[in-house]
Amino acid sequence: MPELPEVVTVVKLLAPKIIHQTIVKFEIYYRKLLWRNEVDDFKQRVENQTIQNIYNKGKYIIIELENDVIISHLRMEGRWSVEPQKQLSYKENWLEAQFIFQDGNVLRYYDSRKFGTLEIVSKATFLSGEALKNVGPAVLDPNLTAKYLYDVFRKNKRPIKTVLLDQSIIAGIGNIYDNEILFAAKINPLTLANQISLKKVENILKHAHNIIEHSISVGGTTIHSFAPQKDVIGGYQDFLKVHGREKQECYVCQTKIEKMKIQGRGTYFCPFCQK
DNA sequence: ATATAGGCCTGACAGC
DNA sequence: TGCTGTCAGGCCTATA
Repeated sequence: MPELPEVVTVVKLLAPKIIHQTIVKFEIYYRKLLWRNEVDDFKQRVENQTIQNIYNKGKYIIIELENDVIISHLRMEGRWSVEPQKQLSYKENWLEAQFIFQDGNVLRYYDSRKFGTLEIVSKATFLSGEALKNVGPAVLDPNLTAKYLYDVFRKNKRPIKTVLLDQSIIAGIGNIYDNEILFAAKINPLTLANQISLKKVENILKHAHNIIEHSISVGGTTIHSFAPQKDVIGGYQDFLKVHGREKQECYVCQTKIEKMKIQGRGTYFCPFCQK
């Protein structure tokens, strides 16, 4: 599911429901959700802690407790939900973990594909940067300048499509927005990163900002399954220009949109607009 | 150091 | 109605 706009949407919806809530009990139903922590350790560290804040860095969701920080990644299908104990928003066999609050509501994590991960680290470790050391500046981070990107691209011989997906260079772009950004910037996805001029990098960044901001403003993109919460969907799927539009006409030049695989990812582009 | 393939999982959908 | 194969918003690891 989620790329930056979807993660931001989830965080916005979750924030008022979980900040200042105290976790009285933690229960887990899918051991591998905690890929780096022991269950007992995780449980002991979250119980009786109050949630202080929630925000995101790229596609990662950061939930701050008093002493520790929970790092959540939804991967393809992860979903968070705050709900009454007796009411499950999604299928019971998707439920992987739950945090029971003092007020009786429950913060639940569901994942139909079981790809998502949860990790807890101390605040000191988190502040050291160790936990997210492979996560670069986020798309909308003011530190992400065209000059920085240009310098990274110059040393990179991979296709631009692949480089934009590299979270250590830019955090937050996934396959959908990668396709959309390259279409907007009129750049062929196979173009090698080191062949792109500074002017074109500026253009890519400008379109990345526009597209990501627009998508955030309408609550992200819902295709396949993304839902920020039960019965709520995003709105950006109505604005997609190439993603998922194989064999349909380009809105700009009427050429048929094509699909190819780059590094195993479905890549949609207009062969005329993106030469 | 870098590029690719495989793996993690399930659900939806197309084609037979 | 199945059954089989393919594909899917991501990322990590092992191998070449």
